[in-house]
Amino acid sequence: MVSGGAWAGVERPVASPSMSDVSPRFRFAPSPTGFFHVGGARTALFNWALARRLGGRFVLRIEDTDEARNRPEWTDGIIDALAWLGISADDPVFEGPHFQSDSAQSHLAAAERLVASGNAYYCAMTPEEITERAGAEGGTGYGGWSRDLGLGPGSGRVLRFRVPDGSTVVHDLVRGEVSFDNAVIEDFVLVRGNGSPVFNLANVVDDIEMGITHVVRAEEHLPNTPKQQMIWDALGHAPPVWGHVPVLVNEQRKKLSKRRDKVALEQYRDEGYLATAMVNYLMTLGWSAGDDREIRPWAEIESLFRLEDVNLSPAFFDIKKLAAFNGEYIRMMPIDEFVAECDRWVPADWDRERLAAIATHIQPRLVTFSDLPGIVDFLFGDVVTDDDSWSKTMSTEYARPLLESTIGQYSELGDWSADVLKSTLELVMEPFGVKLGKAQAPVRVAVTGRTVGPPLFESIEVLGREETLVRLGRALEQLAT
RNA sequence: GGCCCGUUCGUCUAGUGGCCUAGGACACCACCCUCUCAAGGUGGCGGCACGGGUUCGAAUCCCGUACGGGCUGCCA
Repeated sequence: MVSGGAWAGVERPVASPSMSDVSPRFRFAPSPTGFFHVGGARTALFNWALARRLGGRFVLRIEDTDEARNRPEWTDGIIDALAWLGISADDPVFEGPHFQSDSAQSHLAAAERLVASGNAYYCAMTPEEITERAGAEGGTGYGGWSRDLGLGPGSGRVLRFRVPDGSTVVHDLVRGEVSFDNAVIEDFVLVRGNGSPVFNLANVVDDIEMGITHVVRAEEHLPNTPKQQMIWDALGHAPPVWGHVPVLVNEQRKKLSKRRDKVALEQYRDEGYLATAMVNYLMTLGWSAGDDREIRPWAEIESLFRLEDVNLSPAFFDIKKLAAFNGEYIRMMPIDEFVAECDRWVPADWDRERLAAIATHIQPRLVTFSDLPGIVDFLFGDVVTDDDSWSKTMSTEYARPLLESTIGQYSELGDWSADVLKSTLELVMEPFGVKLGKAQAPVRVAVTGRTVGPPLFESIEVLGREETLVRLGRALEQLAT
């Protein structure tokens, strides 16, 4: 099933220090410049699925060469978030994290080699000078003006790549062959004026040194790819297998932005989304197994996922659908597991037995775990009565007499069980000529404070006789005033 | 502006020339079930961007147009 030309790249000679290592090496290379977002998570997951299924490795490399924006806590955030998704050093497929800043020497050494081989040259022009000259010549961007000046290194001088004539064809597993005319690619910067390597150089050198065979990343990198492929060539290595997957977009169809959009993975975790649901949902964005099933366990996804099946167009990250997946996953949890998960979402002093007793009725009603306290709080403290609920249900003629009668009957009940509580109320309501739907309303508001909630009689059973009667009595008092 | 990528229901997708009267999922609506709210069940709404080709036959292949996006940085 995996056979065929598409994966020929796996077979190609790997330009790696350890040539014995023929298994595919994938990598995920985020930069620690903000919260880890869902787009990055999906890219990581794609790589993870591939690395695991093909018996390869998943290399995590933190690209921390942007000194102005890097912060160590972002790195921790990335590692934590990946672990939450199930991508961590606990699995031997995982390798890293490596830090790009640790290999600055290699980047510079590679730069030297490029200079020596004539593939790179120094340029002393400032950005301002470039803009000015470009404007004067009626163009935009750098025109290769320092190409043949024979400049040596020096403070403030950048090192540029000498883009050769011709064209560069990128073989992409997702998009096919993409051809770029080298004439439209300007001599880009490899090393900054301050001596630090730029992304395109560092990225390629690291990939080469880490023996990376497959680069699977977001489509926004596609325009970088010809540049990077030229560097691979110039450094004497066969380029990796490329795979550019579509970006994730917001409702405006713009690439997800950390600043503008709610996309931080840890935010979803804190709101009570299950990692399993998040992972499953993310994998359906831009990919499907080709059948009508969307919900499936990771093991299955992993065995089915193929880059060739990834879509070409951007996908909207739909929180509503994520929520639906989450509800689905919550309902699929064995009850013990569900109860265990509930534990960390409610205050420590809430009675765990009580929580467990009502859990089975809560499970189908939960979309995210952060909703949990608000649904069951009436079982663990004073009732907080919702004004709208009160006025809606207590203004009826029968509310008061029905409550009175309910108190009377409930206080004499021998068997305090949901079934009996229900049938008792059914007896109580008869004289008022209302159905159970109406009759339960004032009782519900008196006991839970709201018109909506878990099944009433089960809740009352769990609440217990004493507290229930207190609450009914209190409501009656309030009605009388 | 230039280069590159893309375009199937509102959204995520199935579809690789006849199985398509375009299937599924989320959302939405209705009904059923029902102690409220959910869950569950049934049904409904809704789409191949447009125009030309190629072909006996096109959502599927080709060309063009439109629209959207990405990149165009001494960010990654």
